[in-house]
Amino acid sequence: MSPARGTSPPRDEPNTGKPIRLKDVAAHLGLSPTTVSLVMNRSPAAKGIPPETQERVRAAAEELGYRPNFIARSLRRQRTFAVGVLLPEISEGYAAGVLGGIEDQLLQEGYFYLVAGHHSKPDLFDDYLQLLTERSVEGLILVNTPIENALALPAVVVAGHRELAGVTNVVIDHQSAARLALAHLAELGHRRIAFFKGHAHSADTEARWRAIVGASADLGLEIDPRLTLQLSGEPAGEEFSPEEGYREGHVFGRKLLEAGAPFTALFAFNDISAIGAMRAFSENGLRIPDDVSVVGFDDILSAAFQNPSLTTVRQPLHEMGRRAAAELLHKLGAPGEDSPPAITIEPELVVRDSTGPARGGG
Amino acid sequence: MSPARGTSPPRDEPNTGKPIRLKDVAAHLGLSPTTVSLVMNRSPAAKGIPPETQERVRAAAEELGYRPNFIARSLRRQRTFAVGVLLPEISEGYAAGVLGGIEDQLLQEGYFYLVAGHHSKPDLFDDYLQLLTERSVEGLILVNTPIENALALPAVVVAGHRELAGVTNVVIDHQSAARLALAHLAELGHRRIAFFKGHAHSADTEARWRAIVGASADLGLEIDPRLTLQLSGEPAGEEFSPEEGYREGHVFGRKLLEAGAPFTALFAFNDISAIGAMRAFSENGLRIPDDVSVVGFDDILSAAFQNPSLTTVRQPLHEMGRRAAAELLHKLGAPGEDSPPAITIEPELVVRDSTGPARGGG
DNA sequence: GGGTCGGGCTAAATCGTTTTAGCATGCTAG
DNA sequence: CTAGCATGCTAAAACGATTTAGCCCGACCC
Repeated sequence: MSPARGTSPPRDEPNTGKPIRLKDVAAHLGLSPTTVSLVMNRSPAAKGIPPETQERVRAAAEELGYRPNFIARSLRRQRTFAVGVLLPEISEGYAAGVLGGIEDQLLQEGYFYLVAGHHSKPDLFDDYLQLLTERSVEGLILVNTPIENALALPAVVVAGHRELAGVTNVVIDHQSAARLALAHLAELGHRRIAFFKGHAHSADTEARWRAIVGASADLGLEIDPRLTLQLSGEPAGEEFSPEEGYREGHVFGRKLLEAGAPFTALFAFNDISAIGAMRAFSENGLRIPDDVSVVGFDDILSAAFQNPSLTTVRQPLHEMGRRAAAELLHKLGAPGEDSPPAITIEPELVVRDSTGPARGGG
Repeated sequence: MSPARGTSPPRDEPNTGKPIRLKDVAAHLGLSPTTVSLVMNRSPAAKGIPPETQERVRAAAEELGYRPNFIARSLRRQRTFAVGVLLPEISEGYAAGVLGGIEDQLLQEGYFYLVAGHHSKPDLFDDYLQLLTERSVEGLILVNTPIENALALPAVVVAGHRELAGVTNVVIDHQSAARLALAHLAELGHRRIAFFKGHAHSADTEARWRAIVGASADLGLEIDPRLTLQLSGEPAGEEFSPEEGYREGHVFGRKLLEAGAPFTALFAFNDISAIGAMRAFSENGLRIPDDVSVVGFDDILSAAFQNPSLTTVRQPLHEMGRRAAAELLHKLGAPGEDSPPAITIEPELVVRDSTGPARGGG
């Protein structure tokens, strides 16, 4: 006949029909809602309430299985502890990787997030921005989402293109990426290296190419224009499907062979095009890495499963997401304080079997 | 001097400092909040309000950029138009694929969703369930999340193991999958087919194997126990990393070759193990598909990029997510009405280059 | 001319919290 | 004896909507 061990609930105490309200707990104790609220929130104003009452309140809350209603609380406090995430397509590898990091960080800090995938349709950007704002998210993370207008909320951008006042960009350190890949190849004795450049409209293309030019100079490598081909695919499946990127890598791999200029290595713009090129090389009787070494970019899952497995520059997507979320939470915690315009992330070289000593040289 | 064209907003009308409340619109019009609310919601009770007033209200709302506060509305209506999604890890391919479908469907219907990745730690299941419930989600979708206790909310499970009262399982039609793969191989003349079975603890293993046995019988194929190996990896990266699955496929591919029983085809448990096995076969001088045909399962991104590209049974993840979400919304719309215990999804055979006519026969 | 009806609206309660302002009560100090 | 002050609480006003139950007024009926 103890109060909580009634007849209906089959397992533990909670989940007994309708949820318990603050008011219920108060009534149960013969106290006012105010008191219960004060105690439950460990409000500083609760210092006037004697410890034994506090204990009584907490015990009752526990016993009744009281769970504060987040909605009511949000309304009153004007805080939702939720952020919005805008990305092209959640099931695509790049966005999913970043989102994983975002999630880890947010959940750890007691936040949740609402996601909307706009499939790269610019008119949906604003619609979803509206919807998220209506739902009172406190901030935004944009992944691979080029936005025009200034944003009404604190925001962090991952793989963003433009520079927007007040928003922080999380970007990969292209300098470092180029240096890692080229130093690795140079060390293996490669001097004649072919390159795939990214699509002209992609922001990464520009920065990465500058970094490659810089790193080449530092390492005493010359870049042969006949060996640099510009892809038309996007780095992260923004406009083109992976299949198309692969096909393009395949075609461009063949083009390289036909270009007439000898080369012993290829630094592709991404893994997909690298894999396509590897296929073209194999089909033409070249062996990897004996005849040609290939370096990719991204480290997608497939990279490890190729034959030979692909050496590549890994974008630490998870960490990028994590950092983006951390920075956003920081902004939320310290409004007004101006935040860094960019956070650069160090890439990592993953050496596998597609790179080896340059043919005939060292 | 028109009212909405003030000085500060640089672009359009909205976004002018503090958001507009219902009350503001009412005051602006000299009407009561009730009237405005009735009109804005096209409530049946608004029939008593003359069209011209309605028009006036809507015009004012538009002009002032009024956006109803979702939180307040949720509190009052006891509806959040949000569902919770529980999954092991959002960045993993299977879950991300399903989530893509879930999202499409939910956004289309005006819902949002909150995701939590529990990394397969059972103690987190309940924590996150609590958190989601506290946030007043209206229903749940569990992806690859084995749950013990009954759930307090309407739920749909994708790739779920147990049968739970009242929850709908979205499952792949294993019968159909086995028939597609085996009929394809049989048609190519294969009679001696090797199999990878899944991990013993996985629910899919059991059902799929039964389906394979059935389909084999129907097609007059005999199953040689020496050619069926049981993997220890999970189907969807639940406990083991893809790298381990790949490695295991590699090892088991070798084992098959050593088993001494001849075979001309392999039907693997998933793409990862199929890819590992393909590698083992190549390393042993076997050519695919000339000497051995290989069929995978799932159609992960890598499948298309293999050399040769992998024939596989595609799990339509996106559609599974979509159906799961649709079913959940249906449950929400028609409470009480009992719902199907299972929704079976038809798989699709994707024929690529890893399967061809059986060696020496047809 | 009083009652009824319907058209066009509104007052007020409500959802479940948080938070500000203050009310009793009893003790102490002057 | 009373002002002052802790101590331990509470009443009531938010937060921004939705919704129930009417109110007021003019027209119509008999």
